[in-house]
Amino acid sequence: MAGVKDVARRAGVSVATVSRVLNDSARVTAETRARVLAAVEELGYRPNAVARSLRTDTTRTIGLVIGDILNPFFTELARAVEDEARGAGYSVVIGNADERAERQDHYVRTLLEQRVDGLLLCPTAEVTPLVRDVVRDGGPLVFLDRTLPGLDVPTVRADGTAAIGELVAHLAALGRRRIAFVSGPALLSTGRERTEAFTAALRACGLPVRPDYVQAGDFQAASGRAGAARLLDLPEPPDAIFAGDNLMALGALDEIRARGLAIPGDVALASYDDVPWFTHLDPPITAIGQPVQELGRRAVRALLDRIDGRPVEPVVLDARLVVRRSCGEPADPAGPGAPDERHEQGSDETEGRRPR
Amino acid sequence: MAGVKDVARRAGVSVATVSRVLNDSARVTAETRARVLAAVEELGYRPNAVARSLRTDTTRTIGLVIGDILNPFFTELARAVEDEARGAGYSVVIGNADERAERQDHYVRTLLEQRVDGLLLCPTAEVTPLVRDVVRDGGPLVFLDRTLPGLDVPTVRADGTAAIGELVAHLAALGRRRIAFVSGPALLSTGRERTEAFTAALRACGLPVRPDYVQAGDFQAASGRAGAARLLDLPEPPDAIFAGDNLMALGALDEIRARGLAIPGDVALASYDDVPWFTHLDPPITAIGQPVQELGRRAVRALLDRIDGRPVEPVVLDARLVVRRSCGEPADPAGPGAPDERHEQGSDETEGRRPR
DNA sequence: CACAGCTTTGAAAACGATTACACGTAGATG
DNA sequence: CATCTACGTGTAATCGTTTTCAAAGCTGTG
Repeated sequence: MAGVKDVARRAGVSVATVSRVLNDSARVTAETRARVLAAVEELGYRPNAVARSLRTDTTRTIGLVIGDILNPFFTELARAVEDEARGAGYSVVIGNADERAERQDHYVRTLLEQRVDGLLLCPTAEVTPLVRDVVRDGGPLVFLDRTLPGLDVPTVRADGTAAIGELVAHLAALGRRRIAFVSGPALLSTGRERTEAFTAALRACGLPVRPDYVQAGDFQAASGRAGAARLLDLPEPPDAIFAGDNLMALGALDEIRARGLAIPGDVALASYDDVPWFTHLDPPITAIGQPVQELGRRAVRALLDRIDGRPVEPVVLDARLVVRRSCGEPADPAGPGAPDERHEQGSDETEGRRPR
Repeated sequence: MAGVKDVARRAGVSVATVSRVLNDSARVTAETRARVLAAVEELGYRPNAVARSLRTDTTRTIGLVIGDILNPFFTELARAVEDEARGAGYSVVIGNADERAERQDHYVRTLLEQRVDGLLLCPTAEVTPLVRDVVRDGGPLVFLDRTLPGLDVPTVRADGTAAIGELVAHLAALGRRRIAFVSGPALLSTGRERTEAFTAALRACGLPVRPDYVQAGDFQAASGRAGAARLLDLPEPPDAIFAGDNLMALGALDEIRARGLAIPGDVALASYDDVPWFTHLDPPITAIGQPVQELGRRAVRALLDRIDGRPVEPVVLDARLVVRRSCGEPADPAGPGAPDERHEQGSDETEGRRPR
């Protein structure tokens, strides 16, 4: 493969000049510049980013380690991060931790060895020694969506506390009294936060907090189904189930359907995380939507700030309740099938769902 | 950051020896090996993959350029590719072309500059000059899911012809006579193939091929909705709609619902591509599932074969009809809500939906 | 004891770019 | 005319590894 040397020879100049043209750094005569560019064209020269990175100690690349690539929340997040980074001239290398600390560490290690300029991490439960090391060494690191306790790392996340309060109030207003929650893992900051917000919301509405109405799941569909089953098997089953993420909501939905129960007739269903196809379910699912695009954008900006040595503040955005029909009251006066916008859609979306 | 030199000094050996230990290449005394490893540990040494790649001219990295990261088909594909590649000691860098040739080229270029060892490409419609160049230069390239005409590149894909035949026969057997299709872009090999299979299947069933029953879409939800609208506005509207991919099926579903039509009562609905939540819709959608995991795996293997200079054959797997209830006949004797396996689930899946 | 054969180790040359520094030339200035 | 300045360009060092080649150390044998 042609190198800068070949280009130089062909253009009758030195490698330094070629490099200067390619990075339009110093002044170069219009004429030599043209000659060099012609040579580049003729040889089909493609700069070797590996060599460049070695010399400049910069890769124009950031790493993104997400929790689970099959979870639409993370997919959308990845997409947003990617868009923003590309805009700033950075590539993104995605690692899928699959919610396993060991695999998360595999990617963190690989990305560090590849010398990414910065790292966006949605940390899994445990604080692994590796992550601790990275934090200690002060590499440009930003947590996204989730935090880890006791580590001083800037975090970009959404706070659902208010929205969960609204949701519980919404349910209570519709006459639901036995509201249950299928929680995420207590080890995850997002899991904890949602559970705490839920119990606080119950108290705020004057509803009793029953431990058996909080079933632990792991953010995966199967655990949502199992949690719902345990709830519905109780001597006094709930009249509303709130799932801690979209996958568990799906699981709960399956269990409710399998028992031939009607939504929202027999039991209301709501979900944390709003995903595109919730509007297509029958009934459409009431959900708490996070400003995913904005999260991705802000995370990238925060990371670039850290990379460039600018100070960075933590970012906390608000999640928002999106009322649909799975909790009872028809919220959409236009009737079924009318376009139902998700949180953020059409608001500050620069390129929504691709008009093409 | 500590380098191999620092490790060498600390261990009292030369850099060559350190390298040997780290790559356990030649023989090294157990004692010196231990000393080196200790030094590595103490210094928290992390090898610089950039330098290593420069020297060895190998990055242990493959590129994957997919059509649309928000399309669950591609997400699942990415996941499968990633798993297989990791197993073989390779990292995957994903690029999201967003179905735009210009963005596809951006990633192809970037990945080549980063000197990936091989490239997995789901090509967008046009044959861009860049792609032509890459093919000419003979870089390790494998097409995935889609082909480009006139280019001699090994391809790994699924063929839905037989399954589409089955689907049309299934519809015909249920008494549907006016079967319509919302097609993908004719520029994409997958779009063309499905349309051709559809008309062939109609003929095979002795049904008329009406041009107005084939509406062109672009694999995005909005076009599916528009296509369905045009179909339902016909003087003689169809009694079955088959959508060319999962996103357009979603659009069609919306349009049908918006008109207050019953599925399958008034109109049957089927989709090419099976996605996890089709089973959660009411009614569950009959779909043609591709062996996505297997596609990903085979693509990686084919690419590694090319990289290692082994000969590689094109791979064509069969898509499979998954009958559910959106076309009429209750296909699932266990009744609603019973576990409904997707194509490939539990078959040769090595790690299905993560038992955790 | 000398020497061959084997193992373990080190010195130095790559890999392909960027960039500090020096050099030559031309026009401007005293 | 001598000198200065500014500009365009080239030479060579450098980034952190891997790897070739040779040297040094050891063992065993004739």
